[in-house]
Amino acid sequence: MSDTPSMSASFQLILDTAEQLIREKGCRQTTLQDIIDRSGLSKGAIYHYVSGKDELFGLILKSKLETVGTRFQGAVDDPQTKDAVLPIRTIAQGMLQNTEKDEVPNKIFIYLLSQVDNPKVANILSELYAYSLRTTQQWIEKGQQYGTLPEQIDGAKMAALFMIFTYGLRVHRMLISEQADLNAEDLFGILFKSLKD
Amino acid sequence: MSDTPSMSASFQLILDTAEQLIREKGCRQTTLQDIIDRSGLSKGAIYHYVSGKDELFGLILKSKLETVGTRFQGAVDDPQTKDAVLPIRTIAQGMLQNTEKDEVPNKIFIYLLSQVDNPKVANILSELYAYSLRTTQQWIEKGQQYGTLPEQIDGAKMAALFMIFTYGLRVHRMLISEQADLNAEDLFGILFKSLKD
Amino acid sequence: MSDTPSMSASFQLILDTAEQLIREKGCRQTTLQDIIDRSGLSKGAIYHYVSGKDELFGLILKSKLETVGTRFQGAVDDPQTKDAVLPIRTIAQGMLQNTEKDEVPNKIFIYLLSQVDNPKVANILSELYAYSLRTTQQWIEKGQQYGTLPEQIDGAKMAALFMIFTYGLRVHRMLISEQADLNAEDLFGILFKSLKD
Amino acid sequence: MSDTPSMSASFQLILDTAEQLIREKGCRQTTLQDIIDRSGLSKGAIYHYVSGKDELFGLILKSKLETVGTRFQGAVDDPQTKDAVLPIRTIAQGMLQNTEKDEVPNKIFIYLLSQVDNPKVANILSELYAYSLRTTQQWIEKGQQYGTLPEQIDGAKMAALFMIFTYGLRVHRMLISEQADLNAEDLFGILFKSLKD
DNA sequence: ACCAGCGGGACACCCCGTTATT
DNA sequence: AATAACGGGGTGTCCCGCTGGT
Repeated sequence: MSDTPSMSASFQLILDTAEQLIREKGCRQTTLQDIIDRSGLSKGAIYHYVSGKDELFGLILKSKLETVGTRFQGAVDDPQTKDAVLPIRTIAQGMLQNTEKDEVPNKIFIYLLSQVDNPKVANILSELYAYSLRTTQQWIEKGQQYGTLPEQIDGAKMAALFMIFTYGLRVHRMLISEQADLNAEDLFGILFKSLKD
Repeated sequence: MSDTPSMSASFQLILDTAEQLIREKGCRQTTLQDIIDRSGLSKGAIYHYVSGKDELFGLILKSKLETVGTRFQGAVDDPQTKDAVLPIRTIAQGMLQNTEKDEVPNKIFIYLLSQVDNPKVANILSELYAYSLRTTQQWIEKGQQYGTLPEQIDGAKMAALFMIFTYGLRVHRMLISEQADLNAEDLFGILFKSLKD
Repeated sequence: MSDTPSMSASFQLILDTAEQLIREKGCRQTTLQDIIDRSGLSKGAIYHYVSGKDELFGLILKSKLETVGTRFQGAVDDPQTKDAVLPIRTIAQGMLQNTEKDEVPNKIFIYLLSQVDNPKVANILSELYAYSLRTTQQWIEKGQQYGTLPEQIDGAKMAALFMIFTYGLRVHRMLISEQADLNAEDLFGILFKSLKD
Repeated sequence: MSDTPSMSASFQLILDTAEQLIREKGCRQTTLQDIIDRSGLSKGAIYHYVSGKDELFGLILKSKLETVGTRFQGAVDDPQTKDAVLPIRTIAQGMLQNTEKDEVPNKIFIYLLSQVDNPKVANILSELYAYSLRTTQQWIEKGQQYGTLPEQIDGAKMAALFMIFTYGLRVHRMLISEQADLNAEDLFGILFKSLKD
């Protein structure tokens, strides 16, 4: 999951332009021609960097996930957070912020999911899933290490549970654009309670 | 949401053919030409019945939901189930069977969700969502009526929670095709426990 | 050029609906589906009365022409107009009123003209042309009879000239929607002057 | 209005093929599939050069107009024509030769006119109209400069009159395919006579 | 590495006209 | 007289390769 630390300006422009267009029009409605027109680059330039629309969108999603991932990694490694109160809550909020504030990752995720029959897309998604699962599990284990979470919890299982929750929330939020009466806080409250026994 | 008491044979053929193709190739890969080729009907015939691919797929999803809905309605109305033990469990299993056995509703749902920017698709989905939510809530209230669920639970809220869960599971199952290590039983066990307080 | 004196209400509805739609959207953009939707009738109903879109539009144009024709016939037959001053001027204005006030006949005429390769359309148009030419010639001869026009003018030739003029004006008016700086009065003034020798 | 100094062979092929087909079958009956079949190019190739059928046809018409325009420009700039006798007559004949010999510009013009409700088409036509009007006016002023036409004539007004005449003739010729008994010479004779006073 | 023009094939949508039916 | 079902064709658009240049 390591990506090019130094990225060509053109490539970055492609990524940013695409993200902007996705936010405005959605994944499906964003065509390569749109990206070409707005970025001023050529089709050849795009295909020089990515193998197609799917991979392009996948890379945007990946970069978003990594941004969140590294931010939390930093928080975890920070000595000040060693015995932080309720790190789990922080984690939860962090995990959800993609879902809440920025709709782009959500849109891309669903877009790719709808093409999971395409093996290339399936690869992208499974890689992304594995990455998210791994990161989540690390956080949970960190929480157990600091005593915020009971030791007897199966980290892998709870991570999967977490993922399912967030997936459900993502979908729900796409269907109900207006503020849901059931907020994330409530949901995770329930989840934690259920894991206490 | 009730319609089509008698359906033209051709229309049914279109629906069945499309469903079959979705199962084989996925929504995106299923083209109108595929449906035309396999069904033997013409493009005009298809557009006589539906206004496009989205509506066609939406109708298939709707019919699947209704099948489940009427089945449960029947179970609820059945005098034998009056004081059934754990009807909620039955409900849960019923709700999930779409998710488990048949991948078609799942695929269609995600396919439509990926096009939610299209207002027409958004309408289809919100109608479907409202229907599912309503049905779920009815079941929950039935459970409360028979004492299987505590009275103080907010039916609407729990229904939404249910929906989120099932959405999460649908997505998860699309990513992890192999048997998930976390089955539905476990998940709902957790959910019910959390609602006991 | 005689048409059904008593017309089915449905047929009249079709005609009126089509005319309304043409005025709003133009001939090309007016589809049968539009007519069906707005009139509430079915496609079969339309094809029961007319053989297709072209004939339908042709009939509307024909009825418009006949309206003008009969109105002038009435004026000519009216004893009061026997020695009317400048009946030609009246004629000219009458001929142009289609061109000026109501854009529908214009639109239909051009629409049909663009399909003149189709023999069926060519028939409609030549029939319409012959009718217009005949009527125009009658008017001219009426003018000669009353001394408003010199006897030595070739009625057939001048009628054809008249037609060409009005065709040119129709086209010009479609291109220049705003009030033309060259009005019909000027044009016919020129025409009459040229015929004086 | 000057463009395309160097044109791709494929583009020229598209133009020529389309023109040929229009001559054979008319605008409406000429489908993109026809052009594809005969030219051997693909739909993508065509849409690479033009934005659609309308623009394609418009470009053909434009090129025809320009051919006439440049030819006359050459005649006007030619020193030998400086005090040519009756250049106006030459002009008139030139203007009409499109109408007479080659039916393609006529067909295209009417085809586009029938779609003037489409803003894109309206743009094409108004651009073409402005070009023709401008060129005609230049010719008239040239005629005045050489004394062939009286100075007091309003060039703009007479140009518009010219246009109306030619439009009328175009239409008339489409309706009456056989040789009209009223030829262009007569018509312009009349016109000039009328302007003498 | 990066860009540009060209070209191919596929797809969704829409529309007109015909036929079977009542 | 009127309807519903149906067939087939046309257009616009898209994604994506290919080739050659810089």
